[in-house]
Amino acid sequence: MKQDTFGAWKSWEQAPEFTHNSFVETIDGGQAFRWKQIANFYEGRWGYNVVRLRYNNGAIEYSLPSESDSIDSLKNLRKYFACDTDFSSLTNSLPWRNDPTLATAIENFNGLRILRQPFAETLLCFLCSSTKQIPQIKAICETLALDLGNPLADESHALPAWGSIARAGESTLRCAKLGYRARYIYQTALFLEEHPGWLEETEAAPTHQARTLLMKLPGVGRKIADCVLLFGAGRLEVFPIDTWVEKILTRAYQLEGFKKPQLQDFARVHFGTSAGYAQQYLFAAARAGYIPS
DNA sequence: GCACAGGTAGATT
DNA sequence: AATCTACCTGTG
Repeated sequence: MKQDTFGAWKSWEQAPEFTHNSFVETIDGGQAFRWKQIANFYEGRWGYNVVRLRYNNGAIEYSLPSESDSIDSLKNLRKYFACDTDFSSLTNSLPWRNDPTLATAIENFNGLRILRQPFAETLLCFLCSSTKQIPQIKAICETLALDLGNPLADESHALPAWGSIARAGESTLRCAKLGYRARYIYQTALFLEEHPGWLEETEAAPTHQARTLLMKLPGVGRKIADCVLLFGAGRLEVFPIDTWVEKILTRAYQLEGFKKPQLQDFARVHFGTSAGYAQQYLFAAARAGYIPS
């Protein structure tokens, strides 16, 4: 990969408001797996986009590969960061006034956003994620990109399209350290090859129906389906329950003995129409040690 | 050496 | 319908 092909740093005038904490947590806190810190900036990839971002006293600055179209890139950046969504207003609407745990999480990560990632890529990344830690998921995604993805403007690689995975076969995936996830991903790739338009229709479907459809895919259960809907389709009401969130709910909210469906009900009632956004605040705060888990 | 990690699916009670 | 287990691999 060439290192000196990026243009000058510019201010992203229409950037959302971040704190340093919420900026880093949004791009590199487990929603997305293709950001890496380099010196004082982060380099990220999604679709055919490559961008460097850095936080500078409340402002966000960007640098693009010199060949890329900056109008196009800024448009894609706005979509990726869901700039049409008013997260400040959504934060205010969360029940932090009578929820000290959530209040602590918001205090520490105020300005956190839910990304709007490409649907197909989000599915792939979260199919890689089961019982893996974030650094390992990132490593697997990088390997898949290098082995099967198309080259990008800086000569790094995009994540592979599902068609490339179907053509590659399961043994290639095993080489990417996917382990038992390789079979799920390969079978999913074959299914998507046999059903053109399925992903697009699923992305556009109402949330409940979209979840049911996603869970037909091999290796996609409730948790992965919900992550795809939240991080790859902007369904902010969706509340993924992983091991972290389960611990937070059972301990901080004293819901010992509650099973997953009961926890889902609690989250829907207590956190409301942006429950998934609350989930991400809680997840961030628990991982950082601000709230017990 | 061994438990554990952003789960899921199939078997067994 | 609820609970147990195998499934891969890297990390501590």
